[in-house]
Amino acid sequence: MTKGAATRDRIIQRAERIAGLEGLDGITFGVLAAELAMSKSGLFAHFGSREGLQLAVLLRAVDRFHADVLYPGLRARSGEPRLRSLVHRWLAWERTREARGGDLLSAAAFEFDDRPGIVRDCLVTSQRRWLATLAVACTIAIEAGHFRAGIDAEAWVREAHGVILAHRVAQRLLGDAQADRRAAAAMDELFARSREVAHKPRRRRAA
Amino acid sequence: MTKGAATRDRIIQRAERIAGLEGLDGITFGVLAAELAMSKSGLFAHFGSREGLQLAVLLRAVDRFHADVLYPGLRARSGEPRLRSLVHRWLAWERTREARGGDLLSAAAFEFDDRPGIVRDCLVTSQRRWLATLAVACTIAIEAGHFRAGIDAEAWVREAHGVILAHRVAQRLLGDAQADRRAAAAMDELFARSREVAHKPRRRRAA
DNA sequence: TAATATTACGAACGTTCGTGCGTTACGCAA
DNA sequence: TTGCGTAACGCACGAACGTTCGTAATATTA
Repeated sequence: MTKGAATRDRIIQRAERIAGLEGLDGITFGVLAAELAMSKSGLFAHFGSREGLQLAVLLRAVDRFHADVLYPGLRARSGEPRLRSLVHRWLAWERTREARGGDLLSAAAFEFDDRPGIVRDCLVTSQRRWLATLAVACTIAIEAGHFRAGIDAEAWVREAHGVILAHRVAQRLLGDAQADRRAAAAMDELFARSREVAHKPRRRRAA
Repeated sequence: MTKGAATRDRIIQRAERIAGLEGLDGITFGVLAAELAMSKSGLFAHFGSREGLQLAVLLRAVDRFHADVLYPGLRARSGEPRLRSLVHRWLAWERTREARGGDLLSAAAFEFDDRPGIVRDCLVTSQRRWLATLAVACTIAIEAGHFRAGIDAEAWVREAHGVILAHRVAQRLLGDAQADRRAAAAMDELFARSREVAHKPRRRRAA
Protein backbone atom coordinates (compact mmCIF):
# COMPACT_ATOMS: atom_id res chain seq x y z
CA MET A 1 0.00 0.00 0.00
CA THR A 2 2.93 2.27 -0.57
CA LYS A 3 3.35 2.81 -4.26
CA GLY A 4 -0.30 3.55 -4.83
CA ALA A 5 -0.54 6.05 -2.03
CA ALA A 6 2.52 7.83 -3.33
CA THR A 7 1.19 8.39 -6.81
CA ARG A 8 -2.15 9.26 -5.37
CA ASP A 9 -0.39 11.97 -3.48
CA ARG A 10 1.35 13.20 -6.57
CA ILE A 11 -1.95 13.33 -8.40
CA ILE A 12 -3.71 15.27 -5.69
CA GLN A 13 -0.85 17.69 -5.37
CA ARG A 14 -0.96 18.45 -9.05
CA ALA A 15 -4.72 18.66 -9.09
CA GLU A 16 -4.61 21.06 -6.19
CA ARG A 17 -2.56 23.45 -8.20
CA ILE A 18 -4.94 23.30 -11.12
CA ALA A 19 -7.87 23.85 -8.79
CA GLY A 20 -6.16 26.88 -7.33
CA LEU A 21 -6.04 28.48 -10.73
CA GLU A 22 -9.14 27.21 -12.48
CA GLY A 23 -11.36 26.12 -9.64
CA LEU A 24 -12.26 22.63 -8.57
CA ASP A 25 -14.26 22.23 -11.73
CA GLY A 26 -11.18 22.97 -13.76
CA ILE A 27 -9.76 19.62 -12.79
CA THR A 28 -10.06 17.11 -15.63
CA PHE A 29 -8.57 13.68 -16.00
CA GLY A 30 -7.37 14.59 -19.43
CA VAL A 31 -5.08 17.49 -18.66
CA LEU A 32 -4.08 15.94 -15.38
CA ALA A 33 -3.00 12.78 -17.16
CA ALA A 34 -1.01 14.82 -19.64
CA GLU A 35 0.74 16.81 -16.93
CA LEU A 36 1.61 13.71 -14.96
CA ALA A 37 2.50 11.59 -17.98
CA MET A 38 -0.03 9.02 -16.95
CA SER A 39 -3.03 7.50 -18.59
CA LYS A 40 -6.48 8.82 -17.84
CA SER A 41 -7.66 5.41 -16.78
CA GLY A 42 -4.75 4.77 -14.49
CA LEU A 43 -5.49 8.07 -12.92
CA PHE A 44 -9.16 7.38 -12.71
CA ALA A 45 -8.66 4.14 -10.84
CA HIS A 46 -7.34 6.02 -7.85
CA PHE A 47 -10.51 7.95 -7.22
CA GLY A 48 -13.38 6.08 -8.82
CA SER A 49 -14.97 9.20 -10.16
CA ARG A 50 -14.30 12.79 -10.94
CA GLU A 51 -16.20 13.85 -7.91
CA GLY A 52 -14.01 11.56 -5.85
CA LEU A 53 -10.97 13.34 -7.15
CA GLN A 54 -12.44 16.75 -6.41
CA LEU A 55 -13.30 15.63 -2.93
CA ALA A 56 -9.80 14.30 -2.38
CA VAL A 57 -8.35 17.61 -3.47
CA LEU A 58 -10.67 19.51 -1.20
CA LEU A 59 -9.86 17.32 1.78
CA ARG A 60 -6.19 17.74 1.12
CA ALA A 61 -6.60 21.49 1.02
CA VAL A 62 -8.48 21.39 4.29
CA ASP A 63 -5.70 19.33 5.82
CA ARG A 64 -3.13 21.81 4.64
CA PHE A 65 -5.22 24.60 6.05
CA HIS A 66 -5.29 22.89 9.40
CA ALA A 67 -1.57 22.26 9.33
CA ASP A 68 -0.62 25.75 8.20
CA VAL A 69 -3.24 27.87 9.88
CA LEU A 70 -5.33 26.20 12.53
CA TYR A 71 -2.86 24.17 14.55
CA PRO A 72 -0.01 26.67 14.61
CA GLY A 73 -2.49 29.40 15.36
CA LEU A 74 -3.94 27.57 18.29
CA ARG A 75 -0.54 27.39 19.91
CA ALA A 76 -0.61 31.09 20.64
CA ARG A 77 -1.55 32.37 24.06
CA SER A 78 -5.27 32.10 24.67
CA GLY A 79 -7.43 35.16 24.13
CA GLU A 80 -6.65 37.99 21.79
CA PRO A 81 -3.16 36.74 20.87
CA ARG A 82 -4.55 33.43 19.73
CA LEU A 83 -7.26 35.05 17.71
CA ARG A 84 -4.76 37.38 16.15
CA SER A 85 -2.47 34.51 15.32
CA LEU A 86 -5.27 32.53 13.71
CA VAL A 87 -6.53 35.41 11.66
CA HIS A 88 -3.16 36.55 10.40
CA ARG A 89 -2.24 33.04 9.41
CA TRP A 90 -5.52 32.88 7.57
CA LEU A 91 -4.59 36.00 5.71
CA ALA A 92 -1.15 34.63 4.94
CA TRP A 93 -2.69 31.42 3.64
CA GLU A 94 -5.04 33.34 1.43
CA ARG A 95 -2.15 35.34 0.15
CA THR A 96 -0.17 32.32 -0.93
CA ARG A 97 -0.89 32.53 -4.60
CA GLU A 98 2.41 31.28 -5.91
CA ALA A 99 2.07 28.16 -8.03
CA ARG A 100 -0.47 26.18 -6.07
CA GLY A 101 -3.06 28.89 -5.61
CA GLY A 102 -3.50 28.81 -1.90
CA ASP A 103 -7.02 30.01 -1.85
CA LEU A 104 -8.75 26.99 -3.23
CA LEU A 105 -11.14 27.05 -0.33
CA SER A 106 -12.70 30.47 -0.61
CA ALA A 107 -12.78 30.12 -4.37
CA ALA A 108 -14.70 26.90 -3.95
CA ALA A 109 -17.03 28.70 -1.59
CA PHE A 110 -18.27 30.74 -4.51
CA GLU A 111 -18.00 27.97 -7.04
CA PHE A 112 -20.11 25.47 -5.18
CA ASP A 113 -22.54 27.67 -3.34
CA ASP A 114 -25.36 26.50 -5.56
CA ARG A 115 -24.21 23.07 -6.64
CA PRO A 116 -25.37 20.21 -4.42
CA GLY A 117 -23.13 17.24 -3.83
CA ILE A 118 -20.57 15.73 -1.54
CA VAL A 119 -17.99 18.34 -2.39
CA ARG A 120 -20.27 21.14 -1.36
CA ASP A 121 -21.30 19.37 1.82
CA CYS A 122 -17.71 18.83 2.80
CA LEU A 123 -16.90 22.42 2.05
CA VAL A 124 -19.79 23.72 4.10
CA THR A 125 -18.82 21.57 7.05
CA SER A 126 -15.22 22.67 7.06
CA GLN A 127 -16.08 26.32 6.61
CA ARG A 128 -18.64 26.24 9.37
CA ARG A 129 -16.20 24.58 11.70
CA TRP A 130 -13.48 27.06 10.97
CA LEU A 131 -15.70 30.07 11.48
CA ALA A 132 -17.07 28.54 14.66
CA THR A 133 -13.55 28.01 15.92
CA LEU A 134 -12.79 31.64 15.34
CA ALA A 135 -15.97 32.66 17.11
CA VAL A 136 -14.95 30.63 20.12
CA ALA A 137 -11.53 32.21 20.14
CA CYS A 138 -13.15 35.61 19.94
CA THR A 139 -15.47 34.81 22.83
CA ILE A 140 -12.51 33.79 24.91
CA ALA A 141 -10.81 37.05 24.08
CA ILE A 142 -13.87 38.86 25.35
CA GLU A 143 -14.10 36.84 28.52
CA ALA A 144 -10.42 37.35 29.15
CA GLY A 145 -10.99 41.06 29.02
CA HIS A 146 -8.82 41.53 25.97
CA PHE A 147 -11.83 42.59 23.97
CA ARG A 148 -14.56 44.98 24.92
CA ALA A 149 -17.58 43.36 26.51
CA GLY A 150 -20.66 43.42 24.33
CA ILE A 151 -18.90 42.44 21.18
CA ASP A 152 -20.84 40.01 19.05
CA ALA A 153 -18.33 37.24 18.40
CA GLU A 154 -20.08 35.95 15.31
CA ALA A 155 -20.36 39.41 13.84
CA TRP A 156 -16.68 39.87 14.56
CA VAL A 157 -15.84 36.71 12.67
CA ARG A 158 -17.98 37.74 9.73
CA GLU A 159 -16.10 40.99 9.61
CA ALA A 160 -12.77 39.21 9.53
CA HIS A 161 -14.14 36.94 6.85
CA GLY A 162 -15.09 39.97 4.84
CA VAL A 163 -11.56 41.32 5.07
CA ILE A 164 -10.23 38.04 3.73
CA LEU A 165 -12.63 37.92 0.83
CA ALA A 166 -12.23 41.55 -0.11
CA HIS A 167 -8.49 41.06 -0.04
CA ARG A 168 -8.71 38.24 -2.49
CA VAL A 169 -10.73 40.20 -4.98
CA ALA A 170 -8.45 43.20 -4.62
CA GLN A 171 -5.35 41.13 -5.12
CA ARG A 172 -6.31 38.68 -7.79
CA LEU A 173 -9.00 40.35 -9.80
CA LEU A 174 -8.27 44.03 -9.42
CA GLY A 175 -4.53 43.59 -9.22
CA ASP A 176 -4.03 45.84 -6.26
CA ALA A 177 -0.32 45.56 -5.52
CA GLN A 178 -0.83 46.76 -1.96
CA ALA A 179 -3.70 44.45 -1.21
CA ASP A 180 -1.63 42.50 1.31
CA ARG A 181 -0.68 45.50 3.33
CA ARG A 182 -4.13 46.96 3.22
CA ALA A 183 -5.79 43.77 4.33
CA ALA A 184 -3.38 43.44 7.21
CA ALA A 185 -4.08 47.02 8.16
CA ALA A 186 -7.81 46.41 8.04
CA MET A 187 -7.38 43.41 10.27
CA ASP A 188 -5.30 45.40 12.71
CA GLU A 189 -7.92 48.09 12.71
CA LEU A 190 -10.54 45.52 13.56
CA PHE A 191 -8.47 44.36 16.50
CA ALA A 192 -7.75 47.86 17.69
CA ARG A 193 -11.41 48.73 17.57
CA SER A 194 -12.31 45.66 19.58
CA ARG A 195 -9.98 46.25 22.45
CA GLU A 196 -11.20 47.16 25.88
CA VAL A 197 -9.78 50.62 26.39
CA ALA A 198 -10.84 54.22 26.67
CA HIS A 199 -12.32 55.58 23.49
CA LYS A 200 -9.94 58.20 22.37
CA PRO A 201 -10.44 59.81 18.99
CA ARG A 202 -8.91 57.32 16.63
CA ARG A 203 -6.47 58.27 13.97
CA ARG A 204 -6.25 56.42 10.74
CA ARG A 205 -3.23 54.35 10.09
CA ALA A 206 -3.25 53.66 6.34
CA ALA A 207 -1.31 55.79 3.92
CA MET B 1 -33.56 44.80 -36.67
CA THR B 2 -36.42 43.90 -34.38
CA LYS B 3 -36.90 40.20 -34.45
CA GLY B 4 -33.23 39.41 -34.04
CA ALA B 5 -32.70 41.82 -31.17
CA ALA B 6 -35.74 40.40 -29.42
CA THR B 7 -34.55 36.82 -29.46
CA ARG B 8 -31.08 38.00 -28.60
CA ASP B 9 -32.64 39.52 -25.54
CA ARG B 10 -34.44 36.33 -24.70
CA ILE B 11 -31.22 34.38 -25.04
CA ILE B 12 -29.24 36.69 -22.83
CA GLN B 13 -31.95 36.75 -20.23
CA ARG B 14 -31.99 32.99 -20.04
CA ALA B 15 -28.23 32.76 -20.05
CA GLU B 16 -28.07 35.26 -17.25
CA ARG B 17 -30.12 32.99 -15.08
CA ILE B 18 -27.88 30.04 -15.82
CA ALA B 19 -24.82 32.12 -15.07
CA GLY B 20 -26.30 33.16 -11.76
CA LEU B 21 -26.53 29.56 -10.70
CA GLU B 22 -23.59 27.91 -12.40
CA GLY B 23 -21.29 30.79 -13.16
CA LEU B 24 -20.50 32.35 -16.49
CA ASP B 25 -18.70 29.19 -17.47
CA GLY B 26 -21.84 27.21 -16.87
CA ILE B 27 -23.36 28.76 -19.95
CA THR B 28 -23.34 26.33 -22.86
CA PHE B 29 -25.01 26.56 -26.23
CA GLY B 30 -26.34 23.07 -25.78
CA VAL B 31 -28.44 23.50 -22.67
CA LEU B 32 -29.34 27.01 -23.67
CA ALA B 33 -30.69 25.78 -26.98
CA ALA B 34 -32.68 23.10 -25.24
CA GLU B 35 -34.19 25.53 -22.77
CA LEU B 36 -35.11 28.00 -25.48
CA ALA B 37 -36.26 25.37 -27.95
CA MET B 38 -33.79 26.64 -30.49
CA SER B 39 -30.97 25.12 -32.42
CA LYS B 40 -27.43 25.52 -31.19
CA SER B 41 -26.36 27.03 -34.47
CA GLY B 42 -29.21 29.50 -34.60
CA LEU B 43 -28.22 30.54 -31.16
CA PHE B 44 -24.58 30.66 -32.02
CA ALA B 45 -25.16 33.03 -34.91
CA HIS B 46 -26.20 35.77 -32.52
CA PHE B 47 -22.91 35.95 -30.70
CA GLY B 48 -20.21 34.54 -32.93
CA SER B 49 -18.52 32.70 -30.13
CA ARG B 50 -19.04 31.42 -26.67
CA GLU B 51 -16.96 34.22 -25.27
CA GLY B 52 -19.19 36.65 -27.11
CA LEU B 53 -22.17 35.23 -25.36
CA GLN B 54 -20.49 35.38 -21.96
CA LEU B 55 -19.52 38.95 -22.59
CA ALA B 56 -23.05 39.86 -23.62
CA VAL B 57 -24.38 38.32 -20.43
CA LEU B 58 -21.85 40.17 -18.35
CA LEU B 59 -22.59 43.49 -20.01
CA ARG B 60 -26.27 42.93 -19.48
CA ALA B 61 -25.68 42.24 -15.81
CA VAL B 62 -23.62 45.39 -15.52
CA ASP B 63 -26.42 47.36 -17.14
CA ARG B 64 -28.92 45.92 -14.73
CA PHE B 65 -26.60 46.78 -11.88
CA HIS B 66 -26.44 50.35 -13.04
CA ALA B 67 -30.18 50.56 -13.46
CA ASP B 68 -31.01 48.93 -10.14
CA VAL B 69 -28.19 50.14 -7.93
CA LEU B 70 -26.05 52.92 -9.29
CA TYR B 71 -28.51 55.35 -10.84
CA PRO B 72 -31.22 55.15 -8.20
CA GLY B 73 -28.57 55.32 -5.53
CA LEU B 74 -27.05 58.45 -6.96
CA ARG B 75 -30.35 60.22 -6.69
CA ALA B 76 -30.07 60.35 -2.94
CA ARG B 77 -28.87 63.47 -1.19
CA SER B 78 -25.14 63.95 -1.58
CA GLY B 79 -22.87 62.84 1.24
CA GLU B 80 -23.63 60.11 3.70
CA PRO B 81 -27.24 59.59 2.52
CA ARG B 82 -26.08 58.91 -1.01
CA LEU B 83 -23.40 56.53 0.14
CA ARG B 84 -25.88 54.75 2.33
CA SER B 85 -28.34 54.48 -0.52
CA LEU B 86 -25.73 53.09 -2.86
CA VAL B 87 -24.45 50.55 -0.41
CA HIS B 88 -27.81 49.28 0.71
CA ARG B 89 -28.97 48.91 -2.86
CA TRP B 90 -25.80 46.98 -3.49
CA LEU B 91 -26.68 44.67 -0.66
CA ALA B 92 -30.22 44.30 -1.93
CA TRP B 93 -28.91 43.45 -5.38
CA GLU B 94 -26.60 40.85 -3.97
CA ARG B 95 -29.46 39.42 -2.02
CA THR B 96 -31.65 38.93 -5.05
CA ARG B 97 -31.15 35.25 -5.49
CA GLU B 98 -34.60 34.32 -6.80
CA ALA B 99 -34.54 32.76 -10.24
CA ARG B 100 -31.94 34.84 -12.00
CA GLY B 101 -29.24 34.70 -9.36
CA GLY B 102 -28.59 38.34 -8.90
CA ASP B 103 -25.01 38.02 -7.87
CA LEU B 104 -23.48 37.08 -11.16
CA LEU B 105 -20.94 39.83 -10.78
CA SER B 106 -19.24 38.94 -7.54
CA ALA B 107 -19.38 35.29 -8.49
CA ALA B 108 -17.59 36.11 -11.70
CA ALA B 109 -15.06 38.06 -9.68
CA PHE B 110 -13.88 34.80 -8.20
CA GLU B 111 -14.42 32.75 -11.30
CA PHE B 112 -12.34 34.89 -13.61
CA ASP B 113 -9.71 36.23 -11.29
CA ASP B 114 -7.07 34.09 -12.94
CA ARG B 115 -8.43 33.63 -16.43
CA PRO B 116 -7.31 36.22 -18.95
CA GLY B 117 -9.66 37.38 -21.67
CA ILE B 118 -12.16 39.99 -22.68
CA VAL B 119 -14.65 38.84 -20.08
CA ARG B 120 -12.18 39.33 -17.30
CA ASP B 121 -11.07 42.70 -18.60
CA CYS B 122 -14.62 43.91 -18.78
CA LEU B 123 -15.29 42.64 -15.31
CA VAL B 124 -12.23 44.34 -13.88
CA THR B 125 -13.14 47.62 -15.47
CA SER B 126 -16.68 47.62 -14.18
CA GLN B 127 -15.66 46.56 -10.70
CA ARG B 128 -12.95 49.19 -10.49
CA ARG B 129 -15.33 51.85 -11.63
CA TRP B 130 -17.97 50.86 -9.14
CA LEU B 131 -15.58 50.80 -6.21
CA ALA B 132 -14.11 54.11 -7.30
CA THR B 133 -17.57 55.60 -7.43
CA LEU B 134 -18.19 54.49 -3.90
CA ALA B 135 -14.87 55.92 -2.80
CA VAL B 136 -15.81 59.27 -4.26
CA ALA B 137 -19.15 59.18 -2.51
CA CYS B 138 -17.36 58.38 0.72
CA THR B 139 -14.93 61.23 0.25
CA ILE B 140 -17.82 63.60 -0.27
CA ALA B 141 -19.41 62.35 2.92
CA ILE B 142 -16.21 63.16 4.74
CA GLU B 143 -15.88 66.59 3.22
CA ALA B 144 -19.50 67.32 4.02
CA GLY B 145 -18.75 66.57 7.63
CA HIS B 146 -21.07 63.59 7.74
CA PHE B 147 -18.14 61.32 8.31
CA ARG B 148 -15.22 61.74 10.65
CA ALA B 149 -12.21 63.41 9.15
CA GLY B 150 -9.26 61.10 8.71
CA ILE B 151 -11.24 58.24 7.34
CA ASP B 152 -9.54 56.43 4.49
CA ALA B 153 -12.21 56.34 1.80
CA GLU B 154 -10.69 53.43 -0.05
CA ALA B 155 -10.35 51.41 3.10
CA TRP B 156 -13.94 52.23 3.88
CA VAL B 157 -15.05 50.91 0.52
CA ARG B 158 -13.03 47.74 0.95
CA GLU B 159 -14.75 47.18 4.24
CA ALA B 160 -18.17 47.56 2.66
CA HIS B 161 -17.06 45.22 -0.08
CA GLY B 162 -16.09 42.71 2.55
CA VAL B 163 -19.52 42.88 4.11
CA ILE B 164 -21.09 42.16 0.74
CA LEU B 165 -18.86 39.20 0.05
CA ALA B 166 -19.14 37.71 3.50
CA HIS B 167 -22.88 38.04 3.23
CA ARG B 168 -22.93 36.07 0.05
CA VAL B 169 -20.97 33.21 1.49
CA ALA B 170 -23.07 33.18 4.64
CA GLN B 171 -26.30 33.17 2.69
CA ARG B 172 -25.61 30.88 -0.20
CA LEU B 173 -22.96 28.50 0.99
CA LEU B 174 -23.50 28.33 4.71
CA GLY B 175 -27.24 28.77 4.51
CA ASP B 176 -27.46 31.37 7.23
CA ALA B 177 -31.13 32.31 7.27
CA GLN B 178 -30.36 35.58 8.98
CA ALA B 179 -27.57 36.57 6.66
CA ASP B 180 -29.56 39.45 5.23
CA ARG B 181 -30.28 41.00 8.57
CA ARG B 182 -26.76 40.50 9.80
CA ALA B 183 -25.19 42.04 6.74
CA ALA B 184 -27.47 45.05 6.99
CA ALA B 185 -26.54 45.38 10.64
CA ALA B 186 -22.85 45.17 9.80
CA MET B 187 -23.29 47.87 7.23
CA ASP B 188 -25.14 50.07 9.68
CA GLU B 189 -22.40 49.52 12.19
CA LEU B 190 -19.87 50.64 9.63
CA PHE B 191 -21.82 53.82 9.06
CA ALA B 192 -22.31 54.47 12.76
CA ARG B 193 -18.64 54.04 13.39
CA SER B 194 -17.75 56.46 10.64
CA ARG B 195 -19.88 59.31 11.82
CA GLU B 196 -18.41 62.48 13.18
CA VAL B 197 -19.61 62.49 16.75
CA ALA B 198 -18.35 62.18 20.28
CA HIS B 199 -16.97 58.75 21.07
CA LYS B 200 -19.27 57.35 23.63
CA PRO B 201 -18.87 53.76 24.71
CA ARG B 202 -20.62 51.88 21.95
CA ARG B 203 -23.17 49.22 22.62
CA ARG B 204 -23.68 46.37 20.28
CA ARG B 205 -26.84 46.25 18.29
CA ALA B 206 -27.08 42.70 16.96
CA ALA B 207 -29.03 39.99 18.73
C1' DT C 1 12.02 -17.89 -7.82
C1' DA C 2 6.99 -18.58 -7.98
C1' DA C 3 2.57 -16.95 -6.90
C1' DT C 4 -0.33 -13.29 -6.04
C1' DA C 5 -2.06 -8.44 -5.38
C1' DT C 6 -1.55 -4.08 -6.70
C1' DT C 7 -0.94 -0.57 -10.10
C1' DA C 8 -1.07 1.25 -14.59
C1' DC C 9 -2.18 0.96 -19.38
C1' DG C 10 -4.68 1.22 -24.08
C1' DA C 11 -8.58 1.37 -26.52
C1' DA C 12 -13.09 2.36 -26.88
C1' DC C 13 -17.77 3.89 -25.35
C1' DG C 14 -21.40 7.49 -25.47
C1' DT C 15 -21.93 12.48 -24.59
C1' DT C 16 -21.30 17.06 -24.91
C1' DC C 17 -18.61 20.76 -26.09
C1' DG C 18 -17.77 24.94 -29.50
C1' DT C 19 -17.81 25.95 -34.10
C1' DG C 20 -18.57 26.01 -39.10
C1' DC C 21 -21.49 25.72 -43.54
C1' DG C 22 -25.15 25.34 -46.80
C1' DT C 23 -29.93 25.82 -46.93
C1' DT C 24 -34.57 26.86 -45.69
C1' DA C 25 -38.21 29.77 -43.54
C1' DC C 26 -39.67 34.20 -42.35
C1' DG C 27 -40.58 39.38 -41.89
C1' DC C 28 -40.79 43.53 -44.14
C1' DA C 29 -40.60 46.97 -47.82
C1' DA C 30 -41.62 47.87 -52.65
C1' DT D 1 -47.58 39.82 -54.33
C1' DT D 2 -43.03 39.74 -55.25
C1' DG D 3 -38.44 40.09 -53.83
C1' DC D 4 -34.79 40.37 -50.53
C1' DG D 5 -32.30 40.32 -46.35
C1' DT D 6 -32.31 38.61 -41.93
C1' DA D 7 -33.01 34.81 -38.84
C1' DA D 8 -33.06 30.15 -37.79
C1' DC D 9 -32.21 25.54 -39.01
C1' DG D 10 -30.08 20.75 -39.86
C1' DC D 11 -26.07 18.53 -40.07
C1' DA D 12 -21.50 17.55 -39.34
C1' DC D 13 -16.81 18.17 -37.65
C1' DG D 14 -13.02 17.41 -34.34
C1' DA D 15 -11.91 17.54 -29.73
C1' DA D 16 -12.48 16.74 -24.93
C1' DC D 17 -15.23 15.02 -21.42
C1' DG D 18 -16.06 11.01 -17.70
C1' DT D 19 -16.24 6.27 -17.56
C1' DT D 20 -15.69 1.15 -18.44
C1' DC D 21 -13.07 -2.97 -19.19
C1' DG D 22 -9.78 -6.40 -20.34
C1' DT D 23 -5.00 -6.78 -20.06
C1' DA D 24 -0.08 -5.93 -19.22
C1' DA D 25 3.35 -4.61 -16.02
C1' DT D 26 5.03 -4.08 -11.67
C1' DA D 27 5.43 -4.85 -6.36
C1' DT D 28 4.96 -7.66 -2.67
C1' DT D 29 4.97 -11.81 -0.29
C1' DA D 30 5.71 -16.81 0.24
